[in-house]
Amino acid sequence: MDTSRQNTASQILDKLTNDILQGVYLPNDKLQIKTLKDRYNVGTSPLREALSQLIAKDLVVSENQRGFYVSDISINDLTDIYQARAKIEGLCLEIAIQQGDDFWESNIIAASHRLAKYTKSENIDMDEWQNRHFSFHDALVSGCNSPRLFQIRQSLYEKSTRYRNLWLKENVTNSETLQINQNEHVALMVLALERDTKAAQKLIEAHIMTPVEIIKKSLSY
Amino acid sequence: MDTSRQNTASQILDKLTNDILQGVYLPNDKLQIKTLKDRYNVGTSPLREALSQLIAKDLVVSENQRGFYVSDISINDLTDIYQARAKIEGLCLEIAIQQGDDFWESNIIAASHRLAKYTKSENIDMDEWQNRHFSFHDALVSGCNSPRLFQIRQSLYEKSTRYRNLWLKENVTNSETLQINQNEHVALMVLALERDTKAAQKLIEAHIMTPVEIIKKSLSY
DNA sequence: CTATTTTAAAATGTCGACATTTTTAAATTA
DNA sequence: TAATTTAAAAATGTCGACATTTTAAAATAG
Repeated sequence: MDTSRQNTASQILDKLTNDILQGVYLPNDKLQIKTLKDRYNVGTSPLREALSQLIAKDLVVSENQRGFYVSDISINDLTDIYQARAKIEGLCLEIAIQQGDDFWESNIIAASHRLAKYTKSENIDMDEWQNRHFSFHDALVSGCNSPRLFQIRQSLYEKSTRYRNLWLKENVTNSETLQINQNEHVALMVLALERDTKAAQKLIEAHIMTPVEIIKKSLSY
Repeated sequence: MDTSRQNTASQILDKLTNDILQGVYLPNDKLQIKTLKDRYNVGTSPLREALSQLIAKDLVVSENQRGFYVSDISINDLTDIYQARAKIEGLCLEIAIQQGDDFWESNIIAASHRLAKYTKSENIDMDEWQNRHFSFHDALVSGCNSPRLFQIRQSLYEKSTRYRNLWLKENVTNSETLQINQNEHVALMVLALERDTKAAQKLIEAHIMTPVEIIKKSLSY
């Protein structure tokens, strides 16, 4: 694969984004130019370009002449992000239910099946579970064809990642939680296929907000 | 005022943002590094940092080794942005109506008064009218205290600016349009103060979508 | 005369150097 | 000893140089 189509700045942006989301760098960590240059083997310009974009993503903050820091996390921010996500997801779902066609319906059924099968299976690999979970929710809203709303949805999802990883740590072994979660998925599918906009919207909002209380506890330590 | 708190990259970002939104650079215009360096008297690094952030704002696009271009505009994009804006504004207003207190109410009344007075006045300066219009809509949603939703709202507003300026060109002299617009503003205030969420939401969405048809015509030339 | 290849010009993206500012450590003073 | 000042060290942000790639023009071939 020809990775040279991407310039250094883009590559370093991807790596830094991933490293921040995965906790290689923790909230409030200093991102020192020299250290990063050495670690990723890049020059000043592309590194700073990447940091500029991370600021735009709200993953990094900076003050003139005082450097770059990983954005802080907080209970307030957690709540705000998840609430916004819940509302936006509800909006996308509303439009999807209005506009979705036969293919939209069948994709939901297919994604639901794959998620259900895996959730019932013996040894659950959390990465694979996340993929299938993500795909299911994608299928639900895929009937909504608004690039801008999707962009917003995607960006909020990314912003929630550091918090979601706290949830995953707590629940990696907790199959009871996954089962409750799974019942909601089935209900969501049924409501979507029945085109019950109001109920589907209400449930998706609650579904997204579910992890918030658990994450709050993780954050309180 | 000490402007040196802002670094060169931030200053150039502000200038470029403004120049793109105000049509100094038109859709699809090439943004040549050397030209921009000369025009704004800056070096490569801060310029490229600014361009990186403009990409994040969707005002600029780039392809590796082929430079930077002002983002295109289109009828599809116009519709999508305004629809997203309408929905988000509706969402913010819904929450504002739920959470707004006495001060929220009084701020709406005050802003409405200032807008009404100016709309009725003899010689309307469009800049001043825009300020008061903007303030009124700000007052409406200010009861909603979600930083993230506001950020999304702000970002969509910025994205709509190039289209809005087309509308302003058409309507700078058209006082009839402004009057219809003004009736909606009063209605919005009343519905908000009556806490009629559903009706207020419906009206704000329609209100935001109003200019779309006119702008479409401007774009068709 | 058109299409392809070759050559020249121009533009992009990356790097390290350097001036300026901030931070840390040492020295001075009360 | 604690607080302030001074000095040294480190870090940031900006610049211009340069290698690489793209684009435009000229030359060649069919």
